Amino acid sequence: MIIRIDELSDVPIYQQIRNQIVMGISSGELEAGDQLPTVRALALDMGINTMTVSKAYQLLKTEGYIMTDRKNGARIRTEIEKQGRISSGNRSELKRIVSEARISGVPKDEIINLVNEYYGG
Amino acid sequence: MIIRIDELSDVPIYQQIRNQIVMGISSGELEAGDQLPTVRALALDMGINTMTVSKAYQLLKTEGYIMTDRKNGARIRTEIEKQGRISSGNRSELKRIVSEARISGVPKDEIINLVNEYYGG
DNA sequence: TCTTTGTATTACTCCATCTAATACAATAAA
DNA sequence: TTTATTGTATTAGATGGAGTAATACAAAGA
Repeated sequence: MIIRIDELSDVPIYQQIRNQIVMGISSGELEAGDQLPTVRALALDMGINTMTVSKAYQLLKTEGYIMTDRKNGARIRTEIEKQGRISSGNRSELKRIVSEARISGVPKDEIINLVNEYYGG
Repeated sequence: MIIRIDELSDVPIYQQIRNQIVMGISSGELEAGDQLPTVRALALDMGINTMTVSKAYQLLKTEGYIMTDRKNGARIRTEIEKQGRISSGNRSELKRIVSEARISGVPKDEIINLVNEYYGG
């Protein structure tokens, strides 16, 4: 899986890595049991520090998306906990995004089409 | 209009103010020409610094949502520019939110219902 | 003249992010 | 056993954004 970092973004690097892996899981590009690159390999590949990648992996581990095992590296978890609900933070963000889109004249259907595209199925 | 700040949020205060005003415009709670509280009044009311509120107003002004006039204060703009498209940053955020919801087992319809609710109409 | 408006300026503290250099424990491979 | 590779902990430093604080300014209404 290819991970791209936007240097201009104000989103922290470790967060960008985390987000792309989460989106990879959602899209099916990453499946349960899949091996992730080592922290050193990914850091070298992206020209960033080892600890930055480690921080992304720690976050993913805390959230239950991956499991790390010394010497086995990091892999996508087989049983990812399903809360079944959208976090309050994501609700706020969604409301903000929809509001901005509405004000700038984006039709509702266009937003819903995006949701369908990103959700898949 | 009541503005509430979440102390625990990692979203900057000036950004939270900006977001709530934007959402107020979208929902219709704030209409074109409406007067916003003065920077000093809002700062005093929320127990924060004057410059923090000013920073929020500057951001809203730059984005074209409000207009500020010395001695007249800040008001919602009458003609807000309609780009007609969703910014790339908001697209990325939307994709992340939808992905996280999907993984945690939230049905697609539930997301779409939220979009309908936030968009209105 | 006095007051109120947004805003500019300067200085300071605080904290998150990122980098850097090491080191450690665990484990597969040689 | 030895070696190499894994994630991770530690410590230190640099950088920048966020927020506060005190002050001052220009504009305009009362």
